[in-house]
Amino acid sequence: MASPTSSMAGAPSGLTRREEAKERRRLELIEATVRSIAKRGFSDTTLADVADIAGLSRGIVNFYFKSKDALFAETLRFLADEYRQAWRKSLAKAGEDPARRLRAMLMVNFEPRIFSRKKIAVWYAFWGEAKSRPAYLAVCEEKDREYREALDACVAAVVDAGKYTLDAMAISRTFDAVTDGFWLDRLTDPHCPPVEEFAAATDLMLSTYFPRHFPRSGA
Amino acid sequence: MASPTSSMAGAPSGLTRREEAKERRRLELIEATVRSIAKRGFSDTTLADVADIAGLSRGIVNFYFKSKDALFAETLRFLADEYRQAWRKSLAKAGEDPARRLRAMLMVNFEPRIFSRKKIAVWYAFWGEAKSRPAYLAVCEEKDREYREALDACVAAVVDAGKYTLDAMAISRTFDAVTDGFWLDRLTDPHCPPVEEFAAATDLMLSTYFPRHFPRSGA
Amino acid sequence: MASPTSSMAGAPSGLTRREEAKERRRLELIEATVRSIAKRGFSDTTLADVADIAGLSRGIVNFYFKSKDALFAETLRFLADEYRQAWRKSLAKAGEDPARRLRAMLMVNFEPRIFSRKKIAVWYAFWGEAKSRPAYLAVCEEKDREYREALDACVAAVVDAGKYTLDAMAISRTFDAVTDGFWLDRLTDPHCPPVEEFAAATDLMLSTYFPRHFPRSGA
Amino acid sequence: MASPTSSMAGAPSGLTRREEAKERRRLELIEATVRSIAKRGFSDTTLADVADIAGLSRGIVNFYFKSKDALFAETLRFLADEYRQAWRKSLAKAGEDPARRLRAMLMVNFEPRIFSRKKIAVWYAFWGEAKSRPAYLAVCEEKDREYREALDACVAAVVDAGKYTLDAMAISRTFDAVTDGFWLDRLTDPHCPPVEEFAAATDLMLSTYFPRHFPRSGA
DNA sequence: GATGAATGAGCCTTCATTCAT
DNA sequence: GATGAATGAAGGCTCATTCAT
Repeated sequence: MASPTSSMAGAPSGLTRREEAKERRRLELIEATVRSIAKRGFSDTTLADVADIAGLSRGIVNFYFKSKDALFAETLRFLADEYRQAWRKSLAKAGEDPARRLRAMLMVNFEPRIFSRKKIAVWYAFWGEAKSRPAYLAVCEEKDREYREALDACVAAVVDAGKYTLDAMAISRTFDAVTDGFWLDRLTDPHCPPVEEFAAATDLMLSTYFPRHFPRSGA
Repeated sequence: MASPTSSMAGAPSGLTRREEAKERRRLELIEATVRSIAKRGFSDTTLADVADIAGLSRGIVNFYFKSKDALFAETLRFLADEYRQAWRKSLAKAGEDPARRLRAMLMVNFEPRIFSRKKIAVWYAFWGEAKSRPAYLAVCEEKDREYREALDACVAAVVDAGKYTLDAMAISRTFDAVTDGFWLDRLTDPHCPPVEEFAAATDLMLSTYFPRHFPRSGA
Repeated sequence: MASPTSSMAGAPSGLTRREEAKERRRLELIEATVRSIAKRGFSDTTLADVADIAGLSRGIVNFYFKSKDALFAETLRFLADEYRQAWRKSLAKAGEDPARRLRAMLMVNFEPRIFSRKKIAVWYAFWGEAKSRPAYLAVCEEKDREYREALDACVAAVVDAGKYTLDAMAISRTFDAVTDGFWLDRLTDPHCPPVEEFAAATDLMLSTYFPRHFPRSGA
Repeated sequence: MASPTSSMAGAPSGLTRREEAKERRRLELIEATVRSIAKRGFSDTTLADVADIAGLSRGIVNFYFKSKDALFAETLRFLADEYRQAWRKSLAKAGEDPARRLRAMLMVNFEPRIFSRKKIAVWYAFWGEAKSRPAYLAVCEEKDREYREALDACVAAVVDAGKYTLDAMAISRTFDAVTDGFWLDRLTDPHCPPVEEFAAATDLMLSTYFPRHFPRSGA
């Protein structure tokens, strides 16, 4: 899970320590929620499960969250934030080279913290419910939109730089779809190969679409 | 929904008419289940909803299905059957040409009966729950496996025929992932483009991986 | 409790019998609610209590009433209806004589079905909660208003007939208050005298205010 | 609310200041309880509400009172004490004249501190619950009994003094009932007239029962 | 075959009470 | 003294399932 943003190192003790403890508890409960959804599924996750996994008492969730639905919404938002931070960081590390930036945007989806069966299970659980719950849908859409916009820009940059005569938008949509599909493999395929194969398939795809920017590793 | 495949055309009369009526009712209830899951989501679908949508009485589902879970499992199987029939038929129509067969396997995912928001919602609802329900998982896996095996064969045939020096398995995996990802777009993207764009992106992908077998339409 | 208004004597059997049974159950539950409130008070009455008293299962109330609050509201309305019917009937029986009509309006409050400790307890329970529950308040107000209007008319008729130089409205308000106060005695006074004394005090009050119309019994 | 009767004016300092502070807090909480019951009703009043209204922390009530029930019981006792003090003081001011004393006993019920909608709401809230809670019932009964005994004496004194041939007890009961009924009007009647009309109706009642001791104001 | 009344298990939520700080 | 985090019991409500009609 993301580091709990250690709030204000040198803050005055009294209140802050309590607030820190409270924030830590909230994260514990969100973490327990992720675990429970991954284990029992969305509709079989009860607040009692969450409390048990967190090792706390039954009434605890309604003390920290307004309702079960609020807990779920915040759990989803936590995952969305984590995802956004991951690709932003990855992008920053890639520097200015268009090809490296594009690859960074795709490969982030295979980082251990992201490409975890547990978390993917939660994502799919929410996608399954999102259609009927506007609050979830909004978070999912926002996460997708932001990522897609950044991905669009990266693809366009490579297309421009390489003077490829290709529809950048169509390619961006395709790349985005591939990563979502790989997540689904990871979730449902019992013979799912190790992460390296997904990365290799992604590299193959890049070198197929943009051979001058991504020379074939084997060649 | 798929036509109710009037079970057993030339069966002995007496009982059969009853059995046919029974089968029709079952399909009505499965249809209602699809509608309800698409509308309210998996965890908010009650048997009362299903009965209401089907215009039948409350206790009816437990009369035709052993339990709620059995109804859901059969609904899932219905969708899986429909999907399998669709790609088999599409493959049959494509004849013997490897390129046409491969394209047929991909394009079936955009047929109206398959690429329907309602049904995709149900697929994702089940994927979201599958991890914790072996019965669902088994059906999903079987559907995926059969399709993947057929797709693998098609990709391999094209690779062979074209003497491409490419990893056929990786490509098949990638193609499969793309279609799943496009389904997710269809489900969650509010600005989702018309189906033609997905087909076009697929054609672009084919012509990029296998330029000699799928010449660029614009060229 | 009021007779269950045997719905439509010669109605076609089928549905009506079910509806009758349903109506009977509703009345049983309202009756049980009255008993429970009288026994344990308003805030200690649970749906489990009501179900137990009715000798039915725990989930029954939410099958017949939308919510606990709805059950309480309908219980209150039942009492209000019963009260209205009682004084209207009493008034009808009194004929045209103003004095008899006025006495009828007051004495109805001491009829066994009305002056029952159980029911008075329920009235006071609702009055105690009414201020914060508009739905209850509305019913209480309506019941009071209707009765008061009828009582006002009766007092005014006697004042007119007797050419008393008295403020009819003030007297009506006073008479109404006395009966409410007697109800409270009945509820809270452990040494509460038998109902005849309340009736006697009421007769004394009538003969004091309107000596020519209500000659002293003892004189 | 009644002034907090600064307990023990000339008590030894040390501990006493603490005790005074403690007593003040208790009164603040009782005051907050009255407000909350008047606002939300008996069954919707939580200790959190009381603490919020008092502007104190959540756990405070169980610090000053043994339990929620104890807080309620002491609140009720506070009101009962206030009421007793009011009529005793009123009686003392009335001197020796029987008629003045009787009128004082009745009119005290319309003093602003007593005839307050907020406090009447609380009285009725407790009456509504009293039947099932012996602790409340005891306080209510005691308050009623004391008042009634004093009222009985006053009525008897006037009857004696005036040689009226009337049943003093019946009249006393009637008078007591009227004031309770007027309280209920005050609580529930949305078109409730100003307090003067209640006082006027009471005066009319007195002059009707005891014309020689309470000559008609208009005459 | 079909209905819908009835059941009861299970869940979310509230809240009085306790207790470490 | 005072706070508010934490607990756990209990109640309202939903809903899958059963069964008499």
